[in-house]
Amino acid sequence: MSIHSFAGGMDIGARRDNGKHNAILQAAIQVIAGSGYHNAQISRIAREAGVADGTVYLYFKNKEDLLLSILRKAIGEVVAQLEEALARERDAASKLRRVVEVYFGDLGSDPALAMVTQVHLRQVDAELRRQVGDIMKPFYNLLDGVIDQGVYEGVFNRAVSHRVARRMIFGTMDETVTAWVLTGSKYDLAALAPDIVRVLLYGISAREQVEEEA
Amino acid sequence: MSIHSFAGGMDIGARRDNGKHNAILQAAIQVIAGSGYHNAQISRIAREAGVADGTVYLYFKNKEDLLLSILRKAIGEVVAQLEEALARERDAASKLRRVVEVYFGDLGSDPALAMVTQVHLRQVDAELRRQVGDIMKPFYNLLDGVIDQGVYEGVFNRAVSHRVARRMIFGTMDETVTAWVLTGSKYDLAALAPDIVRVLLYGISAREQVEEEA
Amino acid sequence: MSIHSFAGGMDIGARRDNGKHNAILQAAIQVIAGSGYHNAQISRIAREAGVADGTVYLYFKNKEDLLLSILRKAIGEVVAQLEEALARERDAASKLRRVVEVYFGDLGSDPALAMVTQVHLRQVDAELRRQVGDIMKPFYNLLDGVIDQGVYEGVFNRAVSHRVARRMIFGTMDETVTAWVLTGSKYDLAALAPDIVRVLLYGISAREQVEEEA
Amino acid sequence: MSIHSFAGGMDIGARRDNGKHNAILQAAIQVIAGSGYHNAQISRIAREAGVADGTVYLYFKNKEDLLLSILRKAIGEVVAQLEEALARERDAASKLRRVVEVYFGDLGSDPALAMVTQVHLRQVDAELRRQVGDIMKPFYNLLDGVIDQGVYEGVFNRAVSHRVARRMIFGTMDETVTAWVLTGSKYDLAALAPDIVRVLLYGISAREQVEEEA
DNA sequence: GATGAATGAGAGTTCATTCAT
DNA sequence: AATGAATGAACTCTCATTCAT
Repeated sequence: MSIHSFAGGMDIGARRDNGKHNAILQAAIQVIAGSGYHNAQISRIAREAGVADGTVYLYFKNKEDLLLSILRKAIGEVVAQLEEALARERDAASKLRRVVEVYFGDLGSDPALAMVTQVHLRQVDAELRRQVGDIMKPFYNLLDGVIDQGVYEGVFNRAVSHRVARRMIFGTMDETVTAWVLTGSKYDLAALAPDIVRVLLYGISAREQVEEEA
Repeated sequence: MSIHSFAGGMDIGARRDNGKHNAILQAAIQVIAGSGYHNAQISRIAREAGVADGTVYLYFKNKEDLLLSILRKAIGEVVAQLEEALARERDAASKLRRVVEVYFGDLGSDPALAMVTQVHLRQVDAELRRQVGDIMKPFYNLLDGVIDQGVYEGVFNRAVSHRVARRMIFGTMDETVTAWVLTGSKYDLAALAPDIVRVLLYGISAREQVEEEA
Repeated sequence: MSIHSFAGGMDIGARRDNGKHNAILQAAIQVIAGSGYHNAQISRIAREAGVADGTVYLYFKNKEDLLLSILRKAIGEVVAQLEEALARERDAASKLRRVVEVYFGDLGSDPALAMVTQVHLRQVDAELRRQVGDIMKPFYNLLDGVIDQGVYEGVFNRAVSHRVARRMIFGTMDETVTAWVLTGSKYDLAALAPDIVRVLLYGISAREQVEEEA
Repeated sequence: MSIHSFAGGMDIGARRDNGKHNAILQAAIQVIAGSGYHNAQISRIAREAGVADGTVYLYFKNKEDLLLSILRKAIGEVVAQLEEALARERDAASKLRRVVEVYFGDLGSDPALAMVTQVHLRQVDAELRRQVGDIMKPFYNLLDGVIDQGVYEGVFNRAVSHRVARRMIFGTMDETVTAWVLTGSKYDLAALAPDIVRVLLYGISAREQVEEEA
């Protein structure tokens, strides 16, 4: 997931910036990825970004805001890419495939970011978790749209509730990315996409798969 | 999930116990469930358990060990119950069904424990996470055994790799339990088991369509 | 003002103590007297008292509570001594004389304490000032009692309002002690008492004084 | 107390000014009066004055100098007015009356300024306090002059030392103004002047009684 | 075994001041 | 003269852990 100048964090008005906002964000991703949210001192993030401690607070309200900005940026970009990619696909199955591909592609290209979103972002308390939920909502909505379409088209089983479908899809992707990042992100995450999509669509049972292949 | 005297935690030699080990473990589950790992002070756990602060350290090496003991106990009991339950089932599909039922049944009957394992246990650092992996291993092995058998029996698709299958199964269960606990554990978790099993086996695609393709 | 074990500060229950409460209080008076409230670090107070930083928080809720405890103790002792001393005097003029004598005597025997109450205690913000007012109330009430009696006896001029009388008495004593402490507490404060009392009673005018002396 | 362009603060050589010096001084009085010296950030004072943070340092050496400039200005104007007013009075008693009237009149017409000089100015450390003393000296000298004259004229009691007289006068005025400002400056401060003057001259004793003793 | 008073390291955040523009 | 982005020193309070009793 490439990092362009992104308007996350607090509103900075007409600040000189000089790329400091992004530098701090990148430094935070690296430091948090390496040692976790609770062990990532602001002073280390500042040093890594090449700015003074106080400068961090010119661009982010506090440490929590810095963490949320990372997620906002990451999810924002995934959602933006997905919206573009899904617009080019017709049927729901293809769209589901694209969801997995984009999600794996983005996180798979930035292991440090994946480490933060998959692992360290969970290390937060109730209040923060609520805000994380808000940020994730557009992504969930997008997923729900695909499921809706699939059921409407008749390619997704209407007997499977939204709730269950969404949890299987998100749970499987999440677990796959987390396992990948925790084992050192050594293999190509995106390459797993086809297998994951197939299992989401047909499950692990041999029956239909076999018949399909027949 | 009933709590027997469980030999988790550090090795305390010939200890009298008096149920204090369990009292502390239970108190820790309640306190951590209520306010998170990082806000659960040892002094509050001790007070809740009716012992002095120092006494906690007679039964657990440190706070980290206390947290791991909770997971060890929970997973240990799930695995024990599963081993017993699976022994009574013949085919792999039935065994998979039992896995989901037992997992949901256990965590579903102890929301505080579920809160700790699903949410707060994630709030730990790298070193701790490695140990969490070790504790989960027996559970993963058990899951792998079921998958093996299913493939051998021909009911599970041999084209689906172990890795992918295990991640779908665990990821879906995990996401389902987490969503349940984070929304206040208001509905019956165990009641979701049949739907979850069906989606694990057949995915979200419409069977009819697949059969049409046959 | 001698310092006995005084139950100021937070309620400590059945603590071992070992004089730590008083040691910290004394250290705080010395350190604050020397460098002011805002420059008195807890760590320096702790070092001076021979305890660890954290120990301060076993005996006082926070730095503010520590400051208020000093005032509570000082005013508490002044009031206690005054109640005893005034009980032995009959007429209002004698009582007024005792007030000045005790006030000057107490603060005059502990310059560091005087420095804290007269100078540094003023370095606080609105919320704290309100609490300071509450603590001073018993002293003000005592003063009012003397004025009441004087007016009733006919020795104090009923044309002088309570408000004005109290402010003259307290303002004059306060300014005298402050000037004494700020000039290095070199002379005997208590020795000024007779002159101060005379001026409080008869003012600076020569007229009555002259007639009285006539 | 009307505010003329006053040459307080650091020496800025040939400065253009544009009224910024005064604007900053006024802003500082307002901000400090509202939230105290330690809570009055330079950035807030600058914003209130409509200048940039850095501009403050073109007119004042530092925050301390800004605070002292406020006092210098206030006392300077009081002294100037007093010199003028006292020149028109003949006897010492009338002069004392004018001192109280002018002091109460000036501070009574500018509660924010009174708040700063009476309350927040006390929140400073030793070094600063010494300078405050220097600034107050002309005012004290003026007071001493009046006392001298009164003693010489025979209307002030020569048995009352300068030190005691000055402290009573200043302490009483100070306490009166402070109480007025801390209770919200709701009543007319200047109206208290006659009562205060009477008490300064004749004390709180009942004149009749004194005369009886005569 | 049990206690709980004492310890002390550790970090987020503010804000007066500077200086390049 | 004026700006305001950047600096970085400074400090209170918490809490896991220890150990004398």
